[in-house]
Amino acid sequence: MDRRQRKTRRAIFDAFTDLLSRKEFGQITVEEIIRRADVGRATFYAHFETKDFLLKELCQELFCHIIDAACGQEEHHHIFECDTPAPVFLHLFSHLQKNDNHLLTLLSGENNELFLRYFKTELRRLAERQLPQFEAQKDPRLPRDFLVEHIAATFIETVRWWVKDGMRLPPETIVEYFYLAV
Amino acid sequence: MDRRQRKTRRAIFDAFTDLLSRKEFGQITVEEIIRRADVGRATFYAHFETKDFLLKELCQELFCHIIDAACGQEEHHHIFECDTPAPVFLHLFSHLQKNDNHLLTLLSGENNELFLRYFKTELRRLAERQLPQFEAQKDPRLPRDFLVEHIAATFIETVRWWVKDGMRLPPETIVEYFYLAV
DNA sequence: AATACTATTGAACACTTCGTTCATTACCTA
DNA sequence: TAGGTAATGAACGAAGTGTTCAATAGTATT
Repeated sequence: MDRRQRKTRRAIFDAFTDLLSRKEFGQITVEEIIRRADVGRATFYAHFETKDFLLKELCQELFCHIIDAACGQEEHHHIFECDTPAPVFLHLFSHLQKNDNHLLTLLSGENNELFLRYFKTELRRLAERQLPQFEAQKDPRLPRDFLVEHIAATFIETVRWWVKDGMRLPPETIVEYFYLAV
Repeated sequence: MDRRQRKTRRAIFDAFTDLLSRKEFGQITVEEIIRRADVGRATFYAHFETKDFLLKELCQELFCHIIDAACGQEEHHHIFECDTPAPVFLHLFSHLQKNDNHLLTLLSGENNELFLRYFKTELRRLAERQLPQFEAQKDPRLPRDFLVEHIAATFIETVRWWVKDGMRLPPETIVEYFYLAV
């Protein structure tokens, strides 16, 4: 990829992230984004079809990255993997709190609903992989896909609650709540 | 309230509901609403400040009504009330399925996320009232407000899953899943 | 260093939607 | 029936959208 492309892409992402931490998505205009990114109007549309696509690509980059990171670290502990999926989810909470990629900033802003929705899509894949560990604790009458949905949703809701509370509790406590609830 | 006011309000609500069952909220314009409602532009703005307020008022009307209905029926069974909150939640699922106020139509459309978000606000109040029954089954380490949030969220997620599946399963099965999950 | 290629620019474009105004008309209720 | 209130519709400025295009500047290749 051309260095110019990389630079403008970065500039747009940064400007957008910055705006998202302060304004509602619906209130942000392309005008503002390109002004802050210092990029021509035509350039913006050469990179992203619409504002919605920009959001989508940003989220993909953010959440794919954070989940891969959590899964990667898991491998160091893979002896325990069969006992409990704790490491993965604990690492997820930890990464969220560490404010990688301004995730904490974004999740604390007015648009957290928006991000959490995208986050859930990625989490569903993760829950599916970790399903065996949960199935043992839950009633077998529950359909498989219901359970996957429930795990992903409970994680999201836990994050939402954590964020609303100011993310004061340590990841270790939160992951415990998550396990007690799910 | 003047009959004329009631009539235009109704006409706008109906037109809006109709559109919501077919298009995404963001794609619906005031233009379309007033055309379908057969109401003057100025009239619309005399009733609702913006499109968002219209949505808000519609949701309030819908969900307050359905929850009150479920709670009302509960009183017939209030001998069992101390054992389990099942009647309330079962009635909620039943009302949803009965398509009162086109709720089913709306929940099956592209905007279900939108409605479920509003629905959750009302559910939180309900969960708070029903909390004692849940607290017995759950670990006491979980904070009270975390549990309330978890109950409301699990209900919403259950509905979401139900709807995505085409609402084929009977309310009795769904309420069972809800209890097993929560 | 000369070349061909490709990205960026910025202004201008037509188009859509928004929310407001206001004089006129129609309707309601007491 | 009289006085008050709601609805009307056309017109308005403001703001945003997504596109076009010729000119410019940066990159990669040889």
